[in-house]
Amino acid sequence: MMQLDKIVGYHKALADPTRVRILILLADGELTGQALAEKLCLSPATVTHHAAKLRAVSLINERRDKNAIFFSLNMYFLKQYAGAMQRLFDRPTDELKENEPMDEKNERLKQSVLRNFITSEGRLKHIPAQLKKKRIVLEYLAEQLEPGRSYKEKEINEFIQQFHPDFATIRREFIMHAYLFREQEIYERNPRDMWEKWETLT
Amino acid sequence: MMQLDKIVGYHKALADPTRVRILILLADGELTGQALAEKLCLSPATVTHHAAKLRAVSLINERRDKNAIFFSLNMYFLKQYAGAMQRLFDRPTDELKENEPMDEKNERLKQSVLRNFITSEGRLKHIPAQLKKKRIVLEYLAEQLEPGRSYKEKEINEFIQQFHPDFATIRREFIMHAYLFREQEIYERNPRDMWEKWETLT
DNA sequence: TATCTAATTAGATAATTATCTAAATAAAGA
DNA sequence: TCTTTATTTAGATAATTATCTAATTAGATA
Repeated sequence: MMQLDKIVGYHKALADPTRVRILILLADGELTGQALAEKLCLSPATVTHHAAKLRAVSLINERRDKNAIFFSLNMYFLKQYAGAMQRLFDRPTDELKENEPMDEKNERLKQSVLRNFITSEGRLKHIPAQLKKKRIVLEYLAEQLEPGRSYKEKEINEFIQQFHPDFATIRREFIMHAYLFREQEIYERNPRDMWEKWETLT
Repeated sequence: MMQLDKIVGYHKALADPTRVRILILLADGELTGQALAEKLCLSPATVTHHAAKLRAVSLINERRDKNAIFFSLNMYFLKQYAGAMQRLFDRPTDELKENEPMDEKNERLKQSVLRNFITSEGRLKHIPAQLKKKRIVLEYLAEQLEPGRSYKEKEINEFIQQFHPDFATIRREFIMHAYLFREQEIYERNPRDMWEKWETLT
């Protein structure tokens, strides 16, 4: 029942008009609790209440300046959640349906791409131009990062250089294709699927 | 307050573990109310209650057969909602922050990209490699599809060929970047925003 | 230290809602 | 028409929760 709670928790956070309005306001830039309370015509206590719920699912960040706290939208998690939802119910009917089972087909493509682009020493020859193949390679590399761990930019560069000298390009590809997430100066591996499949939990 | 209610309503529908479990069960195929009640260890009345909420936001369909009603997942709306959420908060604050107002900057980039990649006859020279530019081009093309209309694959191919001969690649890019949505054999343009901008409603 | 401002916590209230049981419909089949 | 099966409606209850006021904590400044 693990991931179920996560899914429900996220939707609960957005299942209240006041909280959605807070996110809408924050989309234009950070605001203090005070400012939010005014704009929403609510007491500061109520804002705190909602902030706690949004924070619990990582939809907002906050920073302190003097004795005011500035809240800001965490776009990253919002997109993660929404993207995960889009994929959640993707079942058999995934890409174009072929005669052959899709999983096998993808698996064979994956193996073939990795054989072609990774040397026997485990280094990357170059990034595939074709998006599907590029994704396979990026995912393969990203899987070798520890999930949940934060990396400094320097560490990410070193990690990538194990595979290829052009760390700048590959780092950018990681970000663009959402295998890596950057917040401030810190990088983190993106969970492959924010809430995984549910075979075990219906 | 129009779209706010819609956003909140959708999230409320998914903000309950029982309802999410119903969707999960339905992802494997349609089920009767009875069958759902059994699998969830709930009374039929409770299933009816939840079905009403899911139906209200179009997340399920139903059909009658004899005196049983079969519920099924409406994947289309689920993806629509999730896709709309992903884009909802895309605002000025997009990529790196600059000194200059973002709207102007984006607008100029957009114009420049379109000038560079679209010929005077309105055809596409090639798809930009850089993600940001690619998005601009894909969005520009997608905007020329009628929102809400369903297209057969053949029609999509013909549409794309107005701009570029390699319809297969571009069609795939459309899907991958969520400008186009595919259900079975039918394609549809993704609404730019299922719930539009909120200028009027904060 | 005393004071000011902003945020949080505690506690109370009112509204919402998930669930049940029991009664009512609806459609099929005897 | 009577019975059976599936769903819905009505009504009740218990849990959750959005909001407020009042009191407290945290940090900054005089």
